[in-house]
Amino acid sequence: MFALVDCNNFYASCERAFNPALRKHPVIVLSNNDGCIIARSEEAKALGIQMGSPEFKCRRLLQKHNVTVFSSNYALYGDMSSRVMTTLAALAPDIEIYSIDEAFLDMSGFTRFDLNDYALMMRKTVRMHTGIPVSVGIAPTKTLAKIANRIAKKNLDYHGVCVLKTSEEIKNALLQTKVEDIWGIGRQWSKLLQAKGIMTAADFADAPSSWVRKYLHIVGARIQAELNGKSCLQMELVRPAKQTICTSRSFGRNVTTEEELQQAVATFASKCAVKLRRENSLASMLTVFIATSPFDDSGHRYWGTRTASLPSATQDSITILKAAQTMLAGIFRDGNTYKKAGVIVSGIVPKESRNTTLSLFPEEESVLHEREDKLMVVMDSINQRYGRGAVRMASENSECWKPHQERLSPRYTTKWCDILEVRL
DNA sequence: TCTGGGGTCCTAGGACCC
DNA sequence: TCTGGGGTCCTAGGACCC
Repeated sequence: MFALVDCNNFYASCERAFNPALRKHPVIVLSNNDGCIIARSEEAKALGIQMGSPEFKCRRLLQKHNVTVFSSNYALYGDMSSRVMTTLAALAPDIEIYSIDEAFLDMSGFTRFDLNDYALMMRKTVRMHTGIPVSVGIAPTKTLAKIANRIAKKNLDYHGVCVLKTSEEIKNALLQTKVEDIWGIGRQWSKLLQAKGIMTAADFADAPSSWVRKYLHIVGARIQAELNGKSCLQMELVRPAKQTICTSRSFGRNVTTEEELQQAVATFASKCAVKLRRENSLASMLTVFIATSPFDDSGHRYWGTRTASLPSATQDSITILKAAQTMLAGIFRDGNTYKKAGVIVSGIVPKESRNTTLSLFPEEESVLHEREDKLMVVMDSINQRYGRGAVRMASENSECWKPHQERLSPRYTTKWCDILEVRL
């Protein structure tokens, strides 16, 4: 048996945990740049505010109903997430952290427990330790656990917990789940399935498997098997190293000069290098892109991108930054109004592989690598001790392009000065 | 005026190898 | 006039997730 524990309206719940006056009150959280709505409390959902819609299009509705609006505060959400996960980890032998607000727990050893009671206890414990409400779904496969979780969340009389164990319970759950609400079935596949008359998860589970295999490929076939109780997706206890790492942002205002873009790209490149080092990985390829607004209908849209191999796999900020700057020069076009840029590192290998990769100039390279490594270790440890950005590359600068964040809440759990501010 | 950011997996097709 | 069989690697594109 698998349990899926999912935080309810996670970002909105984090904001509320430190602001009890907002209980029962509509709350939403915006994406970076205060652009789109990415989290809504139940009250906000009830007002008909749609997930993903641009804030400026709902502004009147938000004002009319006195909705409390927050910029996204990832320092807070990340820290609250790790508190939730730490609590959950103590409640089951194995945990797989699936996303910032979800985790699968291995419940296979719980045969002598009443799973419903246990799930209620988990829910209460997380609430007590963190202030975050969660829902728990338990079933014989991960896909069914997702369905159980959804049912627990939607039906108030379940008290946030749903266990699917018997074949009747499972059948019932599949009948009340629409095909587009199955985990792994997105927009395109829903359309295809509905056109075939497959409307519910029960229909999908019963569909001819050869047809599913042909049109939804191996991924769809796996989902179907999982719905029929055959577990195909196992617990992933160690997170595999990332295969690509991307840092990109939309700009808070229009950016037109190459110099401003250089500062943005430098910032993104060194952020990618930091992420690489955190993963203990090296990247061998680098992509830089710059773009004008995708909503610009004046005919001046531009999407410039370039990918290149690095001379050798690296995690060195300086090497990556220099390469990114050179590539930017190749795609910059004067006269455009840029709204977004980003850096992607790929061709990622574990750092240990450096010792086994043959080099044309092994002595020179190893001296160089040693020097780079030392410098980066020093840089990272200073930043860890004195705060992000205590030392950085001189070309990094976020003044001109930094995103809007006008309604940021305090970093209640991670920043002394913000905590003091709350007290005062 | 204002529209997010970061990932994964799979398939098909082309280029190339012997 | 006839034209095999078995591979690998890489990339682009399409689907999906949070």
